[in-house]
Amino acid sequence: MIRMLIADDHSVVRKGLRQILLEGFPTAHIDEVPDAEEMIKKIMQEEWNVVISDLSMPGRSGLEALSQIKQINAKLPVLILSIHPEEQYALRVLKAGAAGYLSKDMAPDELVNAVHRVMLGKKYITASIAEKLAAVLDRDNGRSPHENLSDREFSVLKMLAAGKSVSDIAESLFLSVTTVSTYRSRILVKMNMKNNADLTLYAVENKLI
Amino acid sequence: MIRMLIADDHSVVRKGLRQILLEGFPTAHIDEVPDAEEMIKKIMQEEWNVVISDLSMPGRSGLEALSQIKQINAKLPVLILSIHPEEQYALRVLKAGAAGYLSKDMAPDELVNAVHRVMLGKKYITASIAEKLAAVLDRDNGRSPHENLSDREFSVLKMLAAGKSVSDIAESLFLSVTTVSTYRSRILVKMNMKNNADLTLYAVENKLI
DNA sequence: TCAACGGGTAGTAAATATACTACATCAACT
DNA sequence: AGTTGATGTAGTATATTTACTACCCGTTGA
Repeated sequence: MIRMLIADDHSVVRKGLRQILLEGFPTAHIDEVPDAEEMIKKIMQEEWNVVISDLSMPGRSGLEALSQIKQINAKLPVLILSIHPEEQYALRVLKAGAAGYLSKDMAPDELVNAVHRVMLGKKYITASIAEKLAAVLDRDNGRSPHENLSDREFSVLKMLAAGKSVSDIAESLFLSVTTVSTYRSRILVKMNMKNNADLTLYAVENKLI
Repeated sequence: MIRMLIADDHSVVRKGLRQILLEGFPTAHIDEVPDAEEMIKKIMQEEWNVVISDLSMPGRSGLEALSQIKQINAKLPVLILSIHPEEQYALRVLKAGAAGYLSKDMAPDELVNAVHRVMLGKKYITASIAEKLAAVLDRDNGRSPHENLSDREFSVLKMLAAGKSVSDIAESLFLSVTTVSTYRSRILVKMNMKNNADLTLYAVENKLI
């Protein structure tokens, strides 16, 4: 019996996914969880054939959860869904060990297809994403996301993304404005972004704020 | 026969909503559309008892679509769903004539409940939202969202939200930097926001970028 | 042990953004 | 016709941010 685990914080989405999956796999056993904690718990307790997980869930980001999953069971295929069609995230997600990356705005068939493929141990990436990935990889050779920011940098990132100014942050951290500005530059470099709006977008996607 | 129209750009969400609604209203006729254009078209062509619509859809914002619906059929109850629990939007949405505002992160029963109420011509707002609304109304007496920005202001809003700097914008619109800065100030006042991050967040929610 | 590196901290100078203020149009009232 | 209010535009002076550069310290690896 095929066992599938769905993780998404929106019950509507979970229902929708279940429905689509049941149409493609009528005999599958499907279980749902609303957040990353529960997902990790289920994965530790039971055996699964595939996990379909949202990228942005409350608390831990989907990305962090993903690497935890890989520690628990490196062979378990995890399909990541995201509301963002952005390929930038696809890259990070795949690097973190996902078996595939899909926009939530996909056709139902595509999901079923993707699940089939990843259960065979293959990767699933849409052609358009693959193309963009190649381009991104070219000039952005293995950049890493917020995980390898330093603590200081990470807290500045969150404040910046929340709309605080460099001076506000300096004040609340008891640092010089220029220091905070330096952190900001390093963040921008490390995350390969251009401005605060990018950071905000990233933070929203990863539920950092 | 009860006729319900679902509008959401994600097929997964549509599936989920349909599923939930069918459990609550087994005999209902349910139709789905993926964007605001289609929604308006359907509403003009056929009779509906209730519309369940996403707030953020490609193209026109859900808010704009809502006021159009109200022009076509002022009595048709429209339930607005949003990924944001933010009450700020609830206010705008309700002012624009929605019959109710729900986070997508609700319990299925709550949706069924809400649909029941709005079909009776009543409004549906959760207690927590109602409470926040009162507080917001108090200090933010009927602020209006991006609809009443001028054309210039609106285009500047979009560019700011996309992360362009004031000077970039000035250059691409052939205006003085200070002029663009003035627009920015007016936008901030009109939308009752504090900084560019707020604008970015708003633009993401309304799929302006 | 020494060099290199990552990370925390800041200063200076230059670039940018912002707050105010101003003024001209135009549409809408009265 | 005159007043008001919204909009488009911009200047001046001030405040903030940024780009560079630099330095210290602790860890790591040769």
